[in-house]
Amino acid sequence: MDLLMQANISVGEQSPARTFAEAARRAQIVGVAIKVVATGGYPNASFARIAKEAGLSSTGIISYHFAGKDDLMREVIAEVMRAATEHLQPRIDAAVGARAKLRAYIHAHMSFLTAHPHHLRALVEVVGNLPRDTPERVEFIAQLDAIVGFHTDYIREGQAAGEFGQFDPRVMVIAIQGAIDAVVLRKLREPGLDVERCGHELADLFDRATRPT
Amino acid sequence: MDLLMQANISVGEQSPARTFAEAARRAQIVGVAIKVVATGGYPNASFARIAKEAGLSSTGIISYHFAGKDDLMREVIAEVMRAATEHLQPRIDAAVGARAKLRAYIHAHMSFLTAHPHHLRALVEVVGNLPRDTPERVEFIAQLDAIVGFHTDYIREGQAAGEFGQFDPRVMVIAIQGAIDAVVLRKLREPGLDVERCGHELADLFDRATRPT
Amino acid sequence: MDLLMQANISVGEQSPARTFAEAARRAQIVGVAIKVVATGGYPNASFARIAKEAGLSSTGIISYHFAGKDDLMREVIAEVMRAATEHLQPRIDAAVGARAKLRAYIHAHMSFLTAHPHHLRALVEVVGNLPRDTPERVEFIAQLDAIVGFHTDYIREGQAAGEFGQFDPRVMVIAIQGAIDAVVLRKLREPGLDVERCGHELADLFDRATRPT
Amino acid sequence: MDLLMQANISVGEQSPARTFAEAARRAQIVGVAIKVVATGGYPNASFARIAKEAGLSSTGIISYHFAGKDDLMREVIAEVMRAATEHLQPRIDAAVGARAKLRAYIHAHMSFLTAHPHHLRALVEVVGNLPRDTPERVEFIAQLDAIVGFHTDYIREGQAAGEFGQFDPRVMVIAIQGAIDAVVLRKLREPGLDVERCGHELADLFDRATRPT
DNA sequence: CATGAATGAGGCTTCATTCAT
DNA sequence: GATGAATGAAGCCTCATTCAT
Repeated sequence: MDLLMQANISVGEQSPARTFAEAARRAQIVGVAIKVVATGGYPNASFARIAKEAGLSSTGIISYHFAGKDDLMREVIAEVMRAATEHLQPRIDAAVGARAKLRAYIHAHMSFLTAHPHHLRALVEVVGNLPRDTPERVEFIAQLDAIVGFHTDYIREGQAAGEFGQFDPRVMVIAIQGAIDAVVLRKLREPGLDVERCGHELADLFDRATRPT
Repeated sequence: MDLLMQANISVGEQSPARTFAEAARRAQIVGVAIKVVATGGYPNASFARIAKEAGLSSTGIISYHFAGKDDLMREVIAEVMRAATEHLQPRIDAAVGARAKLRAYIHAHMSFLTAHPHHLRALVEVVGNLPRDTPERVEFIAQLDAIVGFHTDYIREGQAAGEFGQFDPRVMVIAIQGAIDAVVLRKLREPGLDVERCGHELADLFDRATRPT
Repeated sequence: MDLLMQANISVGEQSPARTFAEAARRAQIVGVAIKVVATGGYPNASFARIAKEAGLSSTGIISYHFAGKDDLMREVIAEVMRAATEHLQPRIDAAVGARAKLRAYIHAHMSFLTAHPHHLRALVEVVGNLPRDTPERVEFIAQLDAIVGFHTDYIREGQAAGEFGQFDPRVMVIAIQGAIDAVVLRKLREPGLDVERCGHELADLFDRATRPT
Repeated sequence: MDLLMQANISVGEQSPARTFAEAARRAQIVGVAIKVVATGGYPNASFARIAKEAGLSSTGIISYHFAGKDDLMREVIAEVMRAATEHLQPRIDAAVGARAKLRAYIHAHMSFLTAHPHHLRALVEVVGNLPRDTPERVEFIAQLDAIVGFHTDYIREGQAAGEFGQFDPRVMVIAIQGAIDAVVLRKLREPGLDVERCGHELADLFDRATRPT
């Protein structure tokens, strides 16, 4: 079971073959971009700011490595997705049973938030500010929906198996993801927030909410 | 009981005395700004776009009526807050008991979303993109936290009265608000979403999650 | 008979209503652009250069008055066309008979070159560097061809009337226009060139070349 | 008799000794540059575009082989001149008498246009966009004028011999070259143009125009 | 020889804001 | 009070060029 990969997430085409040095530069720029977007917001994430934060002498070098701002932001999304999958996958796989997997899903998000404090926030920023009416946006939204759909199916199976009660799986997924995102946002402006405790509380919360009657 | 007003929400200074015509112009511009921000995203909400959408011939008039973009966005927040309070307050007041009030809170948000499709989305956009490290932002964040605090207290009272089970009220509030915001965002890109049904589902969801053991 | 207007030359849509001041600014900028393009070549005709030459403080003002570089260059073409028509038309109309009109056509171009030294050169530059594969270019080329076609018909009539000998009117028109353009280019880098004498020579030249056998 | 070489055409310094491989590279790049300039116009003929068209992986290699863009464009001119001389010379030499040579000159240009569709267009583009006020430009213009002067002398001899009528040889040369260039430009945007027929028409045209009275 | 990463200047455009009218 | 022309900064991007590898 692969929450993200099975939902067929792949942002953009496969990266063409690159030298090691170029890949490193790209990764560096993407990393800085994630940080800048997460902490400064999408509108303030200009090439100039990213270059300064990365210690680059000009914005030209970013344009040299990326086809444009869209391309860079696509890579930001891809990197977050990649890191999220890498982090979430084994933790969810290790859990046995639908209920345990649901708890693991929430806990994994919380530990991911601790491990990569900027990633999820950057994702929300970038996705929320994708230029409208572009094929990229449409495609990406479809992919996000695919995740929701995958998650929905997985809950529905749990319902069929009697592990979960009766409720609309789709709204449940939206609520779970919304609650997680809310913790992400709050953590940003309240660094002292104990995300692990939040994870336990959320896990308990949705455990009760999904319990069979 | 006033969810927002008692949290001492007041954005910016008190409005100075204005003529009726000026107040009308400001209200018109604020209204258009809400729509533009909600549909086009914060980064695209330039004065030029707002002026065009409002049928104004130049951006100068916006600068004339507002001290700056910050001022306009502060007014956007204030207007959304005002409208939200006006909508939510009577509905919550009409409910009897903590559990009923929680359900009413969720349902009221959903009906508010239907009544003012752009307001909540605009709020999320503006708040998420407020310029960092400004006194306005700090103040506003404090006010939002006051809402959470108010809501937390109110749930805590419900717990003391035995209406709710044992859980961290703060995380519960975050989760509720996050779930509501998630529906707001989803409604934006999926206009056919039945928010009323979502409201019922969410109300049931959090009803189960808060039930005494 | 109207060499240009009857060929249905109209570049872009009708200009929308403008204030007097704006029209003056636009005319000023177009005039400077013509001069800069003519003397510096199209690639060097940047907004910065035009602004400096016009005594404007920034390039922003050009973008304020014109939708973009394409728009400005369209106006350059339109202005040259307008001035050329205004200059050529009465001189050609005043001539009686096909042979006299042909001479008048050539002479009128030469005196236009003296009256507006930059116009024709700017036209050649702009037309030669129009971005490829755009509807504007296609449309404009079609219009230029319409002029050639109009001119061709007019020579053909002269042939039918026995005023001209037998030759391909189309190639003749191309040759006449090419010879005129060559004088235009040469005048640019050889300011002392006596264009009036060139006009007489060209008129005699094509008079002999078109004479009935 | 050498129309071009006797006019002392030599663009830039003598080429320093080069290896065979380097000469081949330079020739390849110059060839691609001619094509790019001819089809895309001078302003679009960036190193990046030339490199892409040539299948080179970076623009660095162009800078490596040429001192700069000016140098490359000088080589473009030189190559066109070389090819033109090679094509025109034997054809003009083969003609006997001033009138025949004039016809041959025109015909040779037309067949050159067919043999090397991009060369003449590239020449017009590059020459028209040479950076102003540089010694190279001054020198090159002087060389072009030398061609005109050479041609003028040659016509004057024909006039003295009674083969041509009385007219200003200089304007005649300008007109002939202008007519030829006009066909070059027209061929570019009207690929179906029959240049051979144009050649015959032009030859007849200028034959009549230069006939003794 | 060739590569390709890096640079800094300059391109067009949009932005929020000011100010004379 | 309203207008719209003007400003200067900043946005992204492409350019020719350099240089370490």
